[in-house]
Amino acid sequence: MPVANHDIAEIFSHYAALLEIDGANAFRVRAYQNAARLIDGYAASVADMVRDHEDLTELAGIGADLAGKIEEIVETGRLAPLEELERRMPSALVELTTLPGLGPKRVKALYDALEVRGLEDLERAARSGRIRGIRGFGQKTIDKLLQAIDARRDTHGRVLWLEAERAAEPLLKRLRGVGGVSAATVAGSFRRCKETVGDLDLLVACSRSAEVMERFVTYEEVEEVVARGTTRSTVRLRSGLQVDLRTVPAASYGAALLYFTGSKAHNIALRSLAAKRGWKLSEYGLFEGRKRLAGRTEPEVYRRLGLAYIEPELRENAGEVEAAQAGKLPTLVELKDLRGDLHCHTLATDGADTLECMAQAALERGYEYVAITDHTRHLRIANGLDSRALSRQMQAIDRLNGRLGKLTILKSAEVDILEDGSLDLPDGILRELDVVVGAIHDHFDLPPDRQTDRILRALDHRYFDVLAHPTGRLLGERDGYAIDIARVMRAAADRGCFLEVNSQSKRRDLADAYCRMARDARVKVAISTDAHSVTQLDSLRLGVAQARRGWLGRGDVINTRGLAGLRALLKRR
DNA sequence: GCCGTTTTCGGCCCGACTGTTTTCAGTCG
Repeated sequence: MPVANHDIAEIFSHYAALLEIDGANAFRVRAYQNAARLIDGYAASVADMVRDHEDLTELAGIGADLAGKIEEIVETGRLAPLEELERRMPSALVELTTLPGLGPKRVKALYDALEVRGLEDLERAARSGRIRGIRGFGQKTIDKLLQAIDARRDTHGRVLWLEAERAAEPLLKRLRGVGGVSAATVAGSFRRCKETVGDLDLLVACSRSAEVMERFVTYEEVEEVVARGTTRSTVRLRSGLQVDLRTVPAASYGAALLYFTGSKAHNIALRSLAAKRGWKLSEYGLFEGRKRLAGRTEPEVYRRLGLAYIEPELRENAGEVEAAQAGKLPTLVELKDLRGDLHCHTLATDGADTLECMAQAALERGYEYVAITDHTRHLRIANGLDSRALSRQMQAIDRLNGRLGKLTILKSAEVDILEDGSLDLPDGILRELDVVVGAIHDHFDLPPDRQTDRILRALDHRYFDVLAHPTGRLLGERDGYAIDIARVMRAAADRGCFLEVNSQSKRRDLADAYCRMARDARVKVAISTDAHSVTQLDSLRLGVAQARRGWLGRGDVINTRGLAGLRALLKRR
């Protein structure tokens, strides 16, 4: 198993954090951070590139030194300078910098003065009063640190995107009700549709900021007002979620939205671009001296910088700025492009609604088709169907089809991929299905080679169409099973199979970087909900967001095709 | 540590807020 891009990225990222605490040059630190992000999101395997003697310095931000360090990591799995640094600076210090209010400088000061190495050390030192003596630490700072440690115990930082949306909506509604507010929205990683959100960044365009701030800090869910200013405030909600609010005049709204949407790296890239022309870009606008060149809307700012408009989902400084300069941005898939859903369950197994209800709901959403993909017999816990039960469901589908206007219910199943890679139902019945979706539900801990071989054998099956939740990850709960994703992609491309982009909030599986990898490998995806109830059919937008983060366009997604076009792509013609 | 159509050295994004300050460093986004 070669060293994964993610592993290299983690090492660089960790090294950057330790260097920063050590007081290294900030731009040197940034160079490692940039490299980490580049490699983490890079489609091709960097380890393969090293093996093939490709010139890594061709990559933006990778020079001779970093190229050498990448080779070292690929070849040894380690980075000697990091290990050397770790002898002086305990690794656990990095975690301390993730506490709000504690940055690299203060962590270093605590370590130097009191040998504080981790959360427990910090708490002890704070409670004992020893921190008081250190320059720069007053009682208020210490109180906030203790609070932050408590909060850390309660939440584990990030929340799923869907939970963030639930927290944001009532708050936005409240702020929109204030007089003089012309716009209110959530920016930040939420707007970029990342899988999880660390905090909410609200942006309000208004003429009377004081009133907006007052409404904000008096919201009933606010547990604590962390900071309060005239244009910017921060609160912590009872749920533990931190919310930042920034107010701007309407003339700056676009520039502010751009700025607060980030990512930070994207902002830096844009500001550098502005600086090259002698301009200055801030949240107040794009300026030449005192003259405002743009700022009211985002498209205006991009246009003035000579860039095509960049969708929020792409703003990670992962090649989108260069693509926008060259006019080579992809046209991203949109929710309205989707013509149907290829993964959902009914009461027959572990769904909550009947076949009729699910079909009716699909019809109401204007779909041309919906695939009913109940589990198969191996998944006993979900009451998986055997051939006979599935046959009965197929007959029920036959009776329903034709009575539902333009909607066609596709006969399908989420077939278990068994430990040896064979499928859980005999060919006789698989042949009768319109589409075969396959998935792994057990033996998550096979060694990478065996797990990969297991999937490859399933893809080899003559009737296999779509690999559901391809890596099996559950955000915040477990990583995906260990597989060689590049091999899986190559195999899927060879065999005319497709990968699912699972829309469930907790799955978002494929990951964004893997969506992009699929595009490069010329593997098409199905954006599906895996809905276990009628309401979950609406999670399709999360799958779309995920695909957009992975640079996918309409053509990359099989269920943007009409029914005839879809059938033409599947193995049964 | 990276980078270069003014540069191979000297730059590298910009501003708000807090707390502990006698004028500003640290943190955050």
